[in-house]
Amino acid sequence: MSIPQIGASGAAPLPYGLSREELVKNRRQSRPTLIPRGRVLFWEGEHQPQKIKIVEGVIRAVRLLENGNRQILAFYWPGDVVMPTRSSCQRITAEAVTNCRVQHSAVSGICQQDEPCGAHQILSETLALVVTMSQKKSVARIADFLLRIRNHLPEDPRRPFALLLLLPRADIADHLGMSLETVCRTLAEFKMKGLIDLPNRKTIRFVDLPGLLRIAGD
Amino acid sequence: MSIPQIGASGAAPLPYGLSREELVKNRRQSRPTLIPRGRVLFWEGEHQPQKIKIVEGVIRAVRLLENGNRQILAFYWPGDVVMPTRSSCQRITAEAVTNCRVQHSAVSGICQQDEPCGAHQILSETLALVVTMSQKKSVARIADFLLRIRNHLPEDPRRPFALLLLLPRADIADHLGMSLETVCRTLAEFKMKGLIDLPNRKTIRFVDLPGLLRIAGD
DNA sequence: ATTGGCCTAGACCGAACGCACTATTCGGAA
DNA sequence: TTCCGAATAGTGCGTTCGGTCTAGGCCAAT
Repeated sequence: MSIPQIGASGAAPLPYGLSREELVKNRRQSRPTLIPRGRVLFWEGEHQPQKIKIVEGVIRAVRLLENGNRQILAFYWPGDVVMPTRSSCQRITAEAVTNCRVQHSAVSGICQQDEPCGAHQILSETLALVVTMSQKKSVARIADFLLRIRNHLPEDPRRPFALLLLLPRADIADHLGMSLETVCRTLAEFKMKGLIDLPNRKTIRFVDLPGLLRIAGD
Repeated sequence: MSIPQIGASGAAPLPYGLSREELVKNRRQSRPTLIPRGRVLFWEGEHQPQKIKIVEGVIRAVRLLENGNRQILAFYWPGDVVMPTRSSCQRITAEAVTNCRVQHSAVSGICQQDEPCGAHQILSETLALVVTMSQKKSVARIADFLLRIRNHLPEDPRRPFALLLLLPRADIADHLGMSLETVCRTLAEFKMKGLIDLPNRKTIRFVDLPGLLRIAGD
């Protein structure tokens, strides 16, 4: 779900011509900010002039719907950088899935040659999502998703070889376009088949990667 | 499915510094080109430096998959302008659904402030698609789709109040993420309920717009 | 200990798929 | 034009997937 290839490097080079005030402000902003779980970083349609680097935690890019439902378009993980977009093109809301530490920093401009804007970032995710949703059954979707988030999950300090599954089931469901129950059922099925282990709700251990890969293939 | 608000105006202002040869070439390119049904305008990953204005016919933006399946992300209609993108970000293939007349013309640059690039264009479509696919049942999806394409369909010269449905059933299915059979069945159901009339395969008459709207609502 | 959020499980049921087959239309050749 | 084969469209039927509903369990925070 992440876009490691886009702007995943460190802070932006400072644009020339900033006043001292701006430089100070910039420096201050480059210190990590704490975001509590559930807090909105920016709203759909709102201008978000800076890029946001995630140091710790998970952010979700979400589309809120009239009927109260939502579609989660992407998750952003530590190391990912959420790029800004023109407000007229800001089509997503960003919320903290967990408590987060993030770094805001300035960009030299919206959508430069070397720094594609948030639209490219979210497009990449969304295209993959459309294809997955229209082509794969829910079992394959979940297997695929688990494999994709695997590299981003932190280790469980208390259980060797186990990872902390930071996302609640509802978020997985709202991302993959299925019901919470289907997510549960499928995870239980995977556990039964020995593909994964779920010592508890928040912990996952990947047991049979090739098996998952095969299921994810279709 | 179209993006009338983006760059739907005429030809681009000519960039300065073109040689006479280039000017001539440019002028020639601004004459309509004929594209036969099924022909590819540009491939995924291929750099497409010019914008393409559709004069007549329908273009589909498609993502080809390994297994031979495809996902149609958007249709472009007369008056729409397909904007270029950096080749690294060119994530779609464009094909002619019907015979087409198009006009190529230069743009001053990729993704300017006043001319968002193709990424924004396709993102807008794709976001709507994801939401539709994950939230609505197939009946609602088709009703919604019919209403959306209605304004773009040309009139049937032989039947009053009837429009030419230029898209084959398979294209509708591959766009909305359902099987060809479901499209057929649903259209038949709409006809039976008096929502639309289908004098023949290629012709549609919208009979009960409020009814369709209600179904599309969900 | 109690509450509330989140997760699990099973029963039930309708929507959509896939297959098999038929019908219609299109487009090129005679 | 007329014919024919291929492509496209339509339909009936059984099956399976996944949503909804319900009831209950686990666990952390109060």
